[in-house]
Amino acid sequence: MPKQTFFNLPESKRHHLLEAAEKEFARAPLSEASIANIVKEACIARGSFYQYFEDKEDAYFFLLNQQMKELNMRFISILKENNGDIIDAMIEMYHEFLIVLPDENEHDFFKNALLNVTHKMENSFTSIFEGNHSSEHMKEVTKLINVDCLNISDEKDIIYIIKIVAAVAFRNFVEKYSGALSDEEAINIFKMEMNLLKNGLYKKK
Amino acid sequence: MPKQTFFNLPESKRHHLLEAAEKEFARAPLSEASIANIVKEACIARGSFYQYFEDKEDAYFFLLNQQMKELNMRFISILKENNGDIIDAMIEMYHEFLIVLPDENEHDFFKNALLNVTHKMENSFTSIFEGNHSSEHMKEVTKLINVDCLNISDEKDIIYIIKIVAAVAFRNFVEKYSGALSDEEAINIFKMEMNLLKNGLYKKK
DNA sequence: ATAATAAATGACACAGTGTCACTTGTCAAT
DNA sequence: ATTGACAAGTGACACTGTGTCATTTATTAT
Repeated sequence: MPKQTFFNLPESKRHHLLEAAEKEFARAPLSEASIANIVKEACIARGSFYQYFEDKEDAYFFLLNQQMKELNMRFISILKENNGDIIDAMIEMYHEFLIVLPDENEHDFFKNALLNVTHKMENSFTSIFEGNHSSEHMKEVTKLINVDCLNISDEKDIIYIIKIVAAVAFRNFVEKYSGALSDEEAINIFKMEMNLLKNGLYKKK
Repeated sequence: MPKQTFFNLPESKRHHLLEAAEKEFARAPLSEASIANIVKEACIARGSFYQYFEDKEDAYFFLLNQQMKELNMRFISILKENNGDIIDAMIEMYHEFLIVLPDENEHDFFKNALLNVTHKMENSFTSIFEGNHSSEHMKEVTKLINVDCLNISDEKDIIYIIKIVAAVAFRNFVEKYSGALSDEEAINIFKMEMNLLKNGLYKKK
């Protein structure tokens, strides 16, 4: 987590600094991003950066988690619109992410994140479901999911469904960003895979 | 790819060098591994390393792909034993990977790989299915898979099934290595998720 | 024996990180 | 208004690690 000093910063300066960081992380993947570029862009001294953050990763994951928090909120409202159908909601989310994502910087930022995935990042991504990781919030989300049509006997098994859907959605994002897939192709493939998940990979006897 | 010089090396020296590299990559994740440690362990000059490899990544992915080639062969034979049932085969593979993986260094090497995943690595992992990436070899693998029980109309859609199974299996590996799951728990969870994939996440109407 | 080609070497220039002693700013108490 | 105490800001610096290159050493062909 960023240090207290960072949170004491006046709103405008903090915002400016985060923008500079996002720009750098959009330019290059985490390992190639440099603190020098961030402080230059933000017009602060190198030492100041270390007043605010532990290191590069600290700034990076703060930024990533912040973005994810927004996506998480969006996912919740999409889930409501789809009456708790987790797969239909995921399809819509996927669509929205590809088509209506506005900011160029933000786009590149996610692209770099997806193409250079560490475990921490994957955790951050799947937190679309988990909110701020508090199990309290998690419960709230799972409550939204319509469990009647799910193929589980115990309600707590819903976690496995979520994980499966997240894993497959995640991989689709990565493929879309790394390959030469058009948006339309990507979405069609995604829908197909989601349907396979719904109905099962194996034929019903 | 490693340079020609590397392949010209006498077998023993090449082997020694690769062992030194594996040891270093088992000690630390890719970004923290250092060439200095590799050349020290292998007793060669720093410059020599650059005669053999482009850079650190070059050595790393050569090693990773080599390991994956072995796993791929193993998966094919497991698939045969399971009469082309891709999910049962995957369960057995998962089990074997967790339980019968022998070498300590190899174990740590995979652990680091899984916890610090780049897109290239994920590609390398899912190549369990794809062999040496030639579509020729890929066809051979898909031919092994028993397609009769699969929930697809066109045989070429088998690729989506494979990707889904791989994505979910992959995530299970990562979780096992990053979390505090026992082998038994991990395998039980994995089986449960694989069954959900077989039968579908949604109830049959 | 000699030339020519390939391999090996380690000193070095360069780039980036994290630290620290020091300077500057802020604000409450007098 | 002045002082003192604490928070924030600074950039030079030591350190670590990378990739290069001129030079040396080994190997092979003639």
